[in-house]
Amino acid sequence: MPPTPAKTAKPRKRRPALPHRHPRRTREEHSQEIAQDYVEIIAELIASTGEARVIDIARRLGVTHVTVARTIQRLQREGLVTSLPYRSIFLTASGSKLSEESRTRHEIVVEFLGSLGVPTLVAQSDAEGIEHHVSAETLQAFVKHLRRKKRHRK
Amino acid sequence: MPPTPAKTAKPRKRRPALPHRHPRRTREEHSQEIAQDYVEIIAELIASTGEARVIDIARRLGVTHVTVARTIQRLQREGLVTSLPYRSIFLTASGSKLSEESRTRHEIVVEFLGSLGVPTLVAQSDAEGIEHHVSAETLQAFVKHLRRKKRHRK
DNA sequence: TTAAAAATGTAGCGCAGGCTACAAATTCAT
DNA sequence: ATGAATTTGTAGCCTGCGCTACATTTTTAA
Repeated sequence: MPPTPAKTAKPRKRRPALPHRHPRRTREEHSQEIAQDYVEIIAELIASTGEARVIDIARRLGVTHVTVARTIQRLQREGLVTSLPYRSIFLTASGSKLSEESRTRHEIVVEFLGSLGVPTLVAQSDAEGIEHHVSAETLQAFVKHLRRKKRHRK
Repeated sequence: MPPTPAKTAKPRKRRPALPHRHPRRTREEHSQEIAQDYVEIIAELIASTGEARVIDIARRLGVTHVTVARTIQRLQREGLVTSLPYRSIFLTASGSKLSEESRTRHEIVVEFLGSLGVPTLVAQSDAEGIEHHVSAETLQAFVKHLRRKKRHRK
């Protein structure tokens, strides 16, 4: 049996314990990206067809209507959209705000990639992934680059 | 009552059915991104400390060792790494290949962002998200931009 | 008007990525 | 060499995002 329990055990040397670059919270980030995609699509649908239906969102995303329905429930919990049974979907104020921010960001990225010579279709496709990962600083750098380009062209 | 049952019901007019921009497979993509992050980190750890331990990967990613252990099991199933109980982790040939591709891609993105004036720390952070979403074409455009820059500087 | 088509809803499954709690093995300082 | 600290493993839980299958409601063409 332990004679001296050593209540205050001294700390031992340990491996350097490299600092992690950033607390990732990958999971949360991913949900947030999906939320942005949804509100962006909902805003587009309302603008172009007058309403946002589950089936249209599903077709846009290439998933089943079931997946969309459940995600809409989550977005509703989070206060981004409103929906009633068998009716189309609407954005709340905060959902609308988020959609506009996403849209702006998206457009900047597309235009920026285009200015580098990336074909439009590719730019649009890549932008959808990239837009969720550009920080404010990087977005600003994109804008500056675009302005430089435009100035030179004149 | 229906006089002519119309066995071969003619197709009805339907809403335009907007084409979806791309079949997303979000789920799969996400797993693939995580796989790339892991092999990249494992390669770095082996290069810098001589071995890749679960605990170090966990600290780098800011998750618990449990999450890492289970992901390592998946990567092993997928043939990217090998591992034995209580031993450190190694990359297979294909894991090693993937890690090098990821590393190259990562470095290009970081350098590219830097060339736009994005601060190094921000560039590194953003690159980790962005690198998974740049297509071959866009990456090529980044490289060309870097070459242009360097040429002008001389 | 009404029956078929389309859209929506609901139940339930699988997988991946998080976690806590606890057990077992390994490492390391004394 | 031994006991404590560290690391690894395992069990079990939650949530999110996919899916199929089937029920219900709404829409629409005849």
